[in-house]
Amino acid sequence: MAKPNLHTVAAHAGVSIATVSKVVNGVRYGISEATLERVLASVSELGYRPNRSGRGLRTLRRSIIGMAIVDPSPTFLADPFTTNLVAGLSNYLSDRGFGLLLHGIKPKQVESSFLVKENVVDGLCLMLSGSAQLRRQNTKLFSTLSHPMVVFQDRAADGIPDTCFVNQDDAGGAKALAKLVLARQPKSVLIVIPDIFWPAIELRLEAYWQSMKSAGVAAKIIRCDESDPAAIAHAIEDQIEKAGLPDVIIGANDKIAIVALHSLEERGARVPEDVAVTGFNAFASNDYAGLDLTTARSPAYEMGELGGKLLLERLEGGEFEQREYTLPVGIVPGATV
Amino acid sequence: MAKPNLHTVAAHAGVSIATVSKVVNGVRYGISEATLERVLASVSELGYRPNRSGRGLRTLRRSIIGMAIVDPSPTFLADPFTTNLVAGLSNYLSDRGFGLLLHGIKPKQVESSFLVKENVVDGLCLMLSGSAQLRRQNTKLFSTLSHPMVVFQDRAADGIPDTCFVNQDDAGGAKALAKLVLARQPKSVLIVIPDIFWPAIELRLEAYWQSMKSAGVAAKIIRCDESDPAAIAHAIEDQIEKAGLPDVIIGANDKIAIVALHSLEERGARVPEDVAVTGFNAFASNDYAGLDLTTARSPAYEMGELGGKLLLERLEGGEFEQREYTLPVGIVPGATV
DNA sequence: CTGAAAGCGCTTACAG
DNA sequence: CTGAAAGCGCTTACAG
Repeated sequence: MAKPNLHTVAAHAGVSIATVSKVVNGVRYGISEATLERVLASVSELGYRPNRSGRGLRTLRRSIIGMAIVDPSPTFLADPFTTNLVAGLSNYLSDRGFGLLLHGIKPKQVESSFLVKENVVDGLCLMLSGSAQLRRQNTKLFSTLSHPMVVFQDRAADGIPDTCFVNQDDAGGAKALAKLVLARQPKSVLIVIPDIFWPAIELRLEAYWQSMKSAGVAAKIIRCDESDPAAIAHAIEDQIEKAGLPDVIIGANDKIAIVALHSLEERGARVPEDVAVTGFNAFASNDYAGLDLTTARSPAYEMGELGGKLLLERLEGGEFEQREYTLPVGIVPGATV
Repeated sequence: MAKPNLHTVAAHAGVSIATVSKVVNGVRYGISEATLERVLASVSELGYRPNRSGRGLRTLRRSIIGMAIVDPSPTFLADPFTTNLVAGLSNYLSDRGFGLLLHGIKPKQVESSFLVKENVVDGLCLMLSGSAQLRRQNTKLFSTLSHPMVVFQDRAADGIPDTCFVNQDDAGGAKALAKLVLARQPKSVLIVIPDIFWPAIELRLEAYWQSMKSAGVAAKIIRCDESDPAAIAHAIEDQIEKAGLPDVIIGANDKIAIVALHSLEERGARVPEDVAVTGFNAFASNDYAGLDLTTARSPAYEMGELGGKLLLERLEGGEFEQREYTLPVGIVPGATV
């Protein structure tokens, strides 16, 4: 038996489809009590569920937001930052009857994505990886689609209309961690960053660098392939061989910090007595590993919620009120500083 | 300027909307070369993108698959098993022009979800948490929607039409781990499971229990709140105080195994010389923690892909070919057995 | 309080 | 090779 539609229900209840439509949409004025009840009974008896394509076509609204995650890896959801952000966004939208269309796209395949080629969503969220140039290029491409857009974790740029940027305060978090570290009056600081430059990493690095500089502390920066734990360990141990144990190791993120912690343990260096260690963007699995890392907690979930809120308000109001939002990053005190 | 539609393009190219529709949909027979080029030029010049609501209404297909994750937690995406499965599903669908509508739902709010109340998707994927009874109830509810369904990680049940179950071989994985462990000829085995009974945990437990039984090895089972690392540690240490160090600790999952590893380290017990340890459902962050846990690797990504494949084939073919699929679980040898 | 009618953007069987 | 026309399921301004 085919799915019931407005006509089926109308026939069953002995009213017009207009009346059924009103009842289904909760329009309660200008409907008699008797009609209301009869229609409601038919809806329930037939198991009628409004078809969103019909409504969408009529209203030119689909109640769907697209989330494009541009990432070379097929496991584009692996990062806890991403999953928390997506969860916040999805929950915010779901609570308001909006769906989230999730789409991981390889950087080179953006143009052939159905999100780009077809008109499927009311608004778009963007999270991009890759070089600044590639990110800018893809952001531009998406912006030609004339959908309202929210871009996460990227610097606000001109020439991208109807778009709002939502970031976490990486600089602020790094500054706060630097302050904690500097209270120990270190002589030497080792900063370990990934060899791929994310804008967030750039902001953290700059904040660390400035903080160390104004405190007159010598800071050394090294890079490593953060996707490979062995490569991180190798980079750190190399540097220690060359220059000796630093007073502080600042990891650009938790992955790096955790590897540093293990390297230090193997050397028999005490943390934080001999060497203090910090990370960035805490995630819960640290707890299971028995680590009590001093780090910064990302407001990823809240960023997702905010992105959803901004997009829905934009859809209501016709324009974004602000061009950029920056959410505070909390410090997780831990026991490694 | 409003978004171009078929009429805009048709007027611009000087043809009918039927012709534009054919060109846009790649119908190449019965179209002259000259017309084809003219239409393509207009499409590109005007930046035309077909509106899916229109097509969806006409074809009664939306090219959208819903993924409902029923979970009490707002961070319903936190588990690596879930994210890998969703990534596999999403990628499979995206590559075929289908969108994935992601929806985390609290167990009590299933009925008010728009995925239930409205007709939005062509097919449904389900991942459920909670008691067997609650899961069965929600599966039933979704099955009344008369969408083809794929249910992940739940036992196939009767009375649920047009539904296919996709599972990983938890029993097989557990059996293989048990075999590894039994090669050490242990005298006593401690099995640590979560106090909430997932069907997967149940299957693993049964396989462990049977394996130990037929080998004549004494096995003790204890439960703990696996969402709290301290609670896991407490449960394990309690048991060790009471009954002494076992020869093997089998964690029902990696979280538990990792906590066990740390407890043993604090006691100065050597792994695997004094105590062997196994987990289940490996995830990559173990590598960063410097652990080399003996565990089983879940085919979560492949399960997602398979679910997408089954659903798309079902949409083509009219029915599922098989009622249930079970994907093999790989063993990660590690260094803790 | 109720319903007839127009129309959202599209596809497709059919006539020419 | 091309296009007129019907109709997918719905909402809404309007007439009664």
